[in-house]
Amino acid sequence: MAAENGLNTGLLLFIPYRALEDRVFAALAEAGYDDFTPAQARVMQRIGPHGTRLTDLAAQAQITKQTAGFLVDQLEKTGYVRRLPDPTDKRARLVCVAEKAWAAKRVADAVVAEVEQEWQSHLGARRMKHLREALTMLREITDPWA
Amino acid sequence: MAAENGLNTGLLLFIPYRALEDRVFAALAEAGYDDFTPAQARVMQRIGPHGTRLTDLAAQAQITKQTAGFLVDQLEKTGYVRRLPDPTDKRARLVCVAEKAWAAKRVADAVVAEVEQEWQSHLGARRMKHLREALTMLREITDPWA
DNA sequence: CAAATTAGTCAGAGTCTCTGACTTGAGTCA
DNA sequence: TGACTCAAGTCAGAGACTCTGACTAATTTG
Repeated sequence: MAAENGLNTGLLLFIPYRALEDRVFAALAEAGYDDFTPAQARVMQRIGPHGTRLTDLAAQAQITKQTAGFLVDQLEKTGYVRRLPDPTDKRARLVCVAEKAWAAKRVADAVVAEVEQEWQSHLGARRMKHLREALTMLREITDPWA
Repeated sequence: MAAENGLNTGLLLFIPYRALEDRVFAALAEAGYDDFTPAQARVMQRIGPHGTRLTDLAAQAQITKQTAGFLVDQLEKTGYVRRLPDPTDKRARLVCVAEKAWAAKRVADAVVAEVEQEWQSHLGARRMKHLREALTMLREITDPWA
């Protein structure tokens, strides 16, 4: 399929992903949030509104819990997240988003919206809507977490 | 946009990308091609049919030429690529795909086709076609190389 | 309650990536 | 032609990310 018809689908997905991530990252750095890394951001992004356990974070991001722990340690040191005891399980702690991270998220969301707007201008509203729909459907069979 | 309407578009792109890469990688390992890494594969994928210069490879993969050199060194040691002198420029060498890599590519292509078939079954042919079209259009404004 | 499972940490290693400094060859222009 | 500038690639060093294996402590299960 890819052979007759342009680029490898993997690359086709990766290219805009990468472009979006770069834009967001650059905007965050410019806004002063330059003390975290893409890997940290990818973990932080998965933290739920009421906190998420390290093990769940690791599963969602598809990394080991050791790696997740390593990244969360750094996020904690720089003040983006806190670890609170999980009231339902004394072994566990909930990783929670701190205020500094909410502020960064507002910046990031604004850039994402801006980029999505650019994409929509290029594709047209209809195609953009279909793109998101198709990707959302694809998630049903490709997201090991969902 | 993303806020009202499901997941962040970046994640939406990344999830199927990751799923596809994992599938290809697992199939290659099973077929005996277990002596290279994802990072090496991402570089190897960009080598043109007549060879590509290290600097171009680096630019396309969006990594530094030092990193590209590091990865190509390893691919050369394991026999996936060769470096040939560039007849048009004595400073440069062309990184070329070796037979071992062509064989691996045949395996990889088969898996990509299989996965794309699964995706098409899930989405329907029409939606799949539109998805690829939209992504191809998006490349026009997101691929720093194209 | 004993056994098995789950949450998380510690230690160590390998891989990927970068910045900075450098060598060699190519292109430019007076 | 000769000096200058630019491009291709390498070397050295460091930081960041990720993994496997082994471990402790709390929870769940039979």
